[in-house]
Amino acid sequence: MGQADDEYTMLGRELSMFIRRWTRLRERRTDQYGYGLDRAAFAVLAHVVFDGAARLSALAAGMCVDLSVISRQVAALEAAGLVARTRDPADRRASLIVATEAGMELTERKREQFVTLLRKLLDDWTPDERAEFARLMGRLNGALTAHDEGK
Amino acid sequence: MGQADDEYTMLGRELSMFIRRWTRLRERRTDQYGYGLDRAAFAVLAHVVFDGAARLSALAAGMCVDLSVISRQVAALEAAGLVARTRDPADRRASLIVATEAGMELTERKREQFVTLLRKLLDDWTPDERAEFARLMGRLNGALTAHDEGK
DNA sequence: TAAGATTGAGTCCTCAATCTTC
DNA sequence: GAAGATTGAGGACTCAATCTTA
Repeated sequence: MGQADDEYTMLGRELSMFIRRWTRLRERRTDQYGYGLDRAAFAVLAHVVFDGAARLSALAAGMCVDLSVISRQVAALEAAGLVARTRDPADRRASLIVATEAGMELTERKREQFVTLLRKLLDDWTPDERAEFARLMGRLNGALTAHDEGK
Repeated sequence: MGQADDEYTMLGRELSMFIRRWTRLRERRTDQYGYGLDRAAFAVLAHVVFDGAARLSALAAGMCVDLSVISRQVAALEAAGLVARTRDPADRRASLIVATEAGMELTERKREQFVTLLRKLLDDWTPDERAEFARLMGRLNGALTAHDEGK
């Protein structure tokens, strides 16, 4: 394996390691508030809060998650009173999902916790490093999106 | 939410999005060679190939994965003839896992595929950007490790 | 008693089949 | 027939309990 190959291989190992570590870390923090929700339900809730009302298929596409996952998570969030569902009057197949007041408050609490964790992890980075990392991460996501759509 | 808060929130969303996209992409590529193996089994195999013989508990710690996962994956890899297990003569509780010839060849094929994908995704990045991203990713992993061990 | 490892139960995700509405 | 959404089956991971050996 060549020098350049080696760099990509190492980056790949870092990416895999990050996913395992990050997933495990977030796992433990999932249900602190006793809502009994799925691991990823909060991600769906956050998406609804930040990006506004959406139908389930749009949520699935926007989050890159299977529609069946969204369907179950939204049902759980609805039962917990964190989102509300209204039938789209223009298209009775579709539902529109919006966050309730409680959903928005919970999301804000989770977001603050999350930012606190991230601050601690990136404490000794320079602002430039943090900005550059965020930029490159976003660019990688863009490349992944393009790669997906190219198939 | 303040300006700095906002930056961390956005970075968090990018990280989450990356994990979902990356996981889904890798999912589809898991079993091209018909070994019928678990999603993460190839990661374990790669770890054994690159880092040499190890006992299961060391693999679990090194990969940041639950021991039960390693146990099942190693069993599957052994059944597929990709790794071999020998009892540690000095400690009969422990097994030592080594990759077989077939395991090393398969890992090399997967690695080449993987590097090809990564090359395509990072095609239009400058070498400096790729190096900086790998460096920061590694640093984040280090911070996650420290955070884990601090608890 | 602790460490290495395995196994079983429960949960979440993926994929395919199904239902309703366009 | 296609799109929005739901549901069921199977697989993978987490956690806890168990077994063996140090």
